[in-house]
Amino acid sequence: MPPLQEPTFLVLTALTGEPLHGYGILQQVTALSGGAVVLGAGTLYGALDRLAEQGLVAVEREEAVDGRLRRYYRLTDEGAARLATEVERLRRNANAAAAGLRRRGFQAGLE
Amino acid sequence: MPPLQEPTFLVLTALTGEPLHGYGILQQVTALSGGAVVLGAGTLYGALDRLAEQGLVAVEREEAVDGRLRRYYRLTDEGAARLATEVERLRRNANAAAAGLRRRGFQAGLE
DNA sequence: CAGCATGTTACGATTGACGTAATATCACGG
DNA sequence: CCGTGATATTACGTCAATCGTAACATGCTG
Repeated sequence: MPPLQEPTFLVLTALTGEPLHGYGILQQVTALSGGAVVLGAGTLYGALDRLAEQGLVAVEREEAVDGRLRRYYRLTDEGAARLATEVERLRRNANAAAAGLRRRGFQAGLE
Repeated sequence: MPPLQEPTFLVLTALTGEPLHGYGILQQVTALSGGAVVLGAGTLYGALDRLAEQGLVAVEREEAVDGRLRRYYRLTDEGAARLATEVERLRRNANAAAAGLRRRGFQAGLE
């Protein structure tokens, strides 16, 4: 179980709320990263395919609006569990690094 | 400035203390991840080359012990600053995901 | 009508991690 | 003494994921 990369992690995070379709995820990720992360189309749909294959997200339903497809994804229970595991990993890593920086007298990264 | 991946992040973290040579970093990373992350040789030295190229680590000195080379690396100021930035990123991401999971009624990942 | 927002698909390129083998020395156990 | 494991680095090739962009299609707005 390799660590999730940031884009993938943020896709799961975006789906902790309402089920969203691809474009909605794009916007949600931008929003919750404060504009710091803007996914490209390739990254997003590639990530969704992989996540669906792994059972971490699932297609909720498909809508056709004006002939344009909207495919809604939801986070599965497995996806939520995986995300929780990742949160722990991030916190562990962040704390280890912050402790090292603090020892060094570095005044940033404290909390 | 793309996000650092876990192995690279942990290499920088290992170097927040004493300067270490490659093999020492390997052990330090294993130790501070609680055995969860064991870097392969290819991953480590590849990461060190890239980090040195970016000025985030620098060669402190080289020792020859029994004809075996030891190349010691240290974290640069730039590397420490970069690591601090990454810590913030990890915390931001972890908090966003934890908040989403909590809203969902997920009982893990709280702090 | 040009441009932008909405949505998804489909590429190719690049990056970084991964795995493993080669090289070399020393210590330890059977 | 000979294999194995620890110490250390180099050198591959492969794979997974991101990135970037273009294409396609519709509707609204200036």
